[in-house]
Amino acid sequence: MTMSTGDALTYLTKGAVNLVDEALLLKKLQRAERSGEPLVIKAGFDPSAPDLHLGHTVVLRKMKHFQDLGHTVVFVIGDFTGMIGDPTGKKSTRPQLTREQVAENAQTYRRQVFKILDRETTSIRFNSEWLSQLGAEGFIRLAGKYTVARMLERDDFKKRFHGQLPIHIHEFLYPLAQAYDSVALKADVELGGTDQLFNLLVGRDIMREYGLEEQVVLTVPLLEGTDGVEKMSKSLGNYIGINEAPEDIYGKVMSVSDAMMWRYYLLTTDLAPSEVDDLKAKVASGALHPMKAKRDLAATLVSYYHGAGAARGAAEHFDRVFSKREDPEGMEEARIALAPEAMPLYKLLVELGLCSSGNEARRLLEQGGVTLDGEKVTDTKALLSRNAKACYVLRVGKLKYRKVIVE
RNA sequence: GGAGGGGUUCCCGAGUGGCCAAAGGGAGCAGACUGUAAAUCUGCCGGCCGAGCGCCUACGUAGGUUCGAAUCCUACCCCCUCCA
Repeated sequence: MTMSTGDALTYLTKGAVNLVDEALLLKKLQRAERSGEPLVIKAGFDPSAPDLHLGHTVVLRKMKHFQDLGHTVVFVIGDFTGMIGDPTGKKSTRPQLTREQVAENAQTYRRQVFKILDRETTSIRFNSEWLSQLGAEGFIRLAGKYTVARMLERDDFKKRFHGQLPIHIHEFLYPLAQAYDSVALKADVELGGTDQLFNLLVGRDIMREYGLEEQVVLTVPLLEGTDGVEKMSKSLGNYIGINEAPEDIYGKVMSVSDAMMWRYYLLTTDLAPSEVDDLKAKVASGALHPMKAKRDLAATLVSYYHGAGAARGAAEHFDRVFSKREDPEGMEEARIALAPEAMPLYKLLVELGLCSSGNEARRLLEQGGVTLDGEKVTDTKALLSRNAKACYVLRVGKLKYRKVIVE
């Protein structure tokens, strides 16, 4: 893709929250244009959570935008900084991963990031590569390049300091170590979520201290999870993983509230902000049904990560299972031996993993959440007996179903 | 080294001797409705079965007092704050 540096700037800053500073970015872009030397775009990722979800894609897609214009992207896996853990005031130290785990997680990343990034212009690096070289001495030198007062400018630290809450010394090392990544890579631009703003800015200061031209800092919004409140994260269970089955991605997107879907449109699709506004206006005026808009969103996202065919399949599955409440195709089968001749249904539900306990199974039965061949079963004492029939469709709620074959 | 505050069910957070499997909120699950796994409303939300006003496990850990303890006592572990 070729465009004027002015257009490039517009393209690259689309959807960004912070840009520090614009003039420098322009200068860098022009220089790259003249010299033919691509810019180094850096972003860091946590080594312990290698399953990418839509939240990650916001940054990844921004990285891709830079690649579209011919720049080089460095995907930094923070295996060293991961030992420190980004300060949040809560659990400040994380369990250290073994070399094997890190390598394994890296492989997982590799498999996933190229669904978004361009393989040719991406390099994957571990920050232990240069940070463990630094040693105690190097770290002291690095720490000498920053002051406590400046560190306390960080919102999180400031709050804790004034609230007389503990701040551990090693928490100060996190931003510094991350900043050193930029030094080691001679980054031109560092990308991150808005929660990373402070760390990214420290990078600029430290780079200057090391006699390098400072990086440009660009932040993108944090995407909320399917609950619409908390930011998307694996630990909160409100995420939509890009590696999940098409049906699940589709369904989860459909479970996002109407109000929230615009945010997803804006942050996770290629639509320009103005196009999203148009859609929004159409829904507001009644010209477009909100469900249609959401289904388009779901299909778009599925097609990004699994292809157009999968998107069609997921849509059909959704229609069938949720809109029409029919049994899905290709259900997982479970063969059971009825011994001696009958089995309480609630027990079967637990055995098949459809419920986690007998009480839960009974509860679901009482609440009318269990169907056998489409018939609601509400008797908690119901038995599945050995008769002529050898094949049942057992369904719990809308999401869980199993084809049961009696042997 | 000294003084004080605290550890409650997935999370937050009430509860200071029985009415506590533990208020309330969040998350989650189910049902109704619908436009969808939106919204709204309702119900559920430790485990076990003989489903009884039953049994087991649970309020940091281990003991103790008591007819009875999340609640009182003792020791220990962990977290936090302040002073030095």
